[in-house]
Amino acid sequence: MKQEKKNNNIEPTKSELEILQVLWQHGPSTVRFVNDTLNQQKREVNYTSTLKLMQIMTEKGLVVRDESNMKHVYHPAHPEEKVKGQLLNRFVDSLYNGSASSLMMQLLGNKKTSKKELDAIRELLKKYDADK
Amino acid sequence: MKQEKKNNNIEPTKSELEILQVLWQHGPSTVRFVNDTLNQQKREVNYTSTLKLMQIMTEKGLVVRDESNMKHVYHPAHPEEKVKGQLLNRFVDSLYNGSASSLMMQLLGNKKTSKKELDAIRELLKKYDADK
DNA sequence: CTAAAGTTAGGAATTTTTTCGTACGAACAA
DNA sequence: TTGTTCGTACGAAAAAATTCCTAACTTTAG
Repeated sequence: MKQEKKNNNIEPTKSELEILQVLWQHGPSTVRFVNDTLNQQKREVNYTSTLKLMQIMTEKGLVVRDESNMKHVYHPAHPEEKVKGQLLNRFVDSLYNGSASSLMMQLLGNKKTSKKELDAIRELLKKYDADK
Repeated sequence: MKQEKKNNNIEPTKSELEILQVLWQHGPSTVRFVNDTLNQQKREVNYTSTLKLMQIMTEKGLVVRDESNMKHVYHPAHPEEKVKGQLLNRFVDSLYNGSASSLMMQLLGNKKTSKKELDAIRELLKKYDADK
C-alpha cells in the first residue's frame, strides 16, 4: 500500500506561509484574491505562480479546496495557532536550545520591542498567573 | 567598480546556521571539528559538504577564516546576539506582525513552555523593570 | 623514500523551492 | 455565434540550497 497523500508534516515554506497568512486573515479565498492580496501587501507575483503553489499546498495537505464551483475556494487545513505554534517551537529549539526565557531575553534586549509591548507582556503574565 | 565581497546580508540559511551554532558554542574551529560535531549532534554529513558550505559562508562574509595554517580556522563574522536578534525580528515580523506580545501569548499557550521557564521569564521582566 | 591519511579547491549533480509559459475549457459580452 | 476574459492543469524552467566527487597538495607514519 502506497502512502499517496497523507503527510503529517504541517510546516509550510516561506512562500506557502505567505499564502496561509492571507487565508487566515481573510477566510476562504480564491486564487485570484490571494494573488491580488500578495501583490498589494508583499511583492509582485504572477497569477499562475500563486495558483501552482496553492495546488501544491493542496497536495501536501496544507490547504483544502472546494471545487464545487469553477472558481475553486481554498481554506487552511490547520488552525493558525497550531501551525504557528509548531513553527515557533522549531524556532526556539533551533536558536535557543528550547529555552523560551532565552528568547525572551533576546526580545528584551531588542530595541524594536517597545515599552508598550513590554507592558502588554507583563499584563499577559499577570493574567496567566491569576488563572493558575 | 564592482561589489565583490561586501554583503551586508547577515542571514544564514538553515544549514549555515547549524555551522554558526557550532562556532559560537565552541569558538574558532576547523572544518574537521565542525563536521564531527554536526555528525554527532545533528545528522550525517560528508566532510566535503561541510567544507563547501563553510567556503561559501566565507564568501558571503558570514564567517572569517584564518589561512595562516594549512588547517584553516574559521570563526563567526558576527556576534551570536546580533545574528539571532535579526532572525528573531524577521520571525516576529513575519508571523506575528511585529508584535512581541503576540508571540509571547503563543508561548504561554504552548505546552512545551514549562513552569520553570515561565518563572524565569517573570524574573527577567522584574529585573528589567528594576533597571529602568 | 613511499604510502596512507588529511586538507583545500572547484565543479558538478541533486534536491528543494519558486516562477512562469502554454494549452484548453468555461463564462461572458457584444 | 464569436471572440475576449478568466479560470484550472500541467510541465518545464529558473533559482536557491545542499551534497558530494575528483584532483592536487601537505603531512605523517613506516
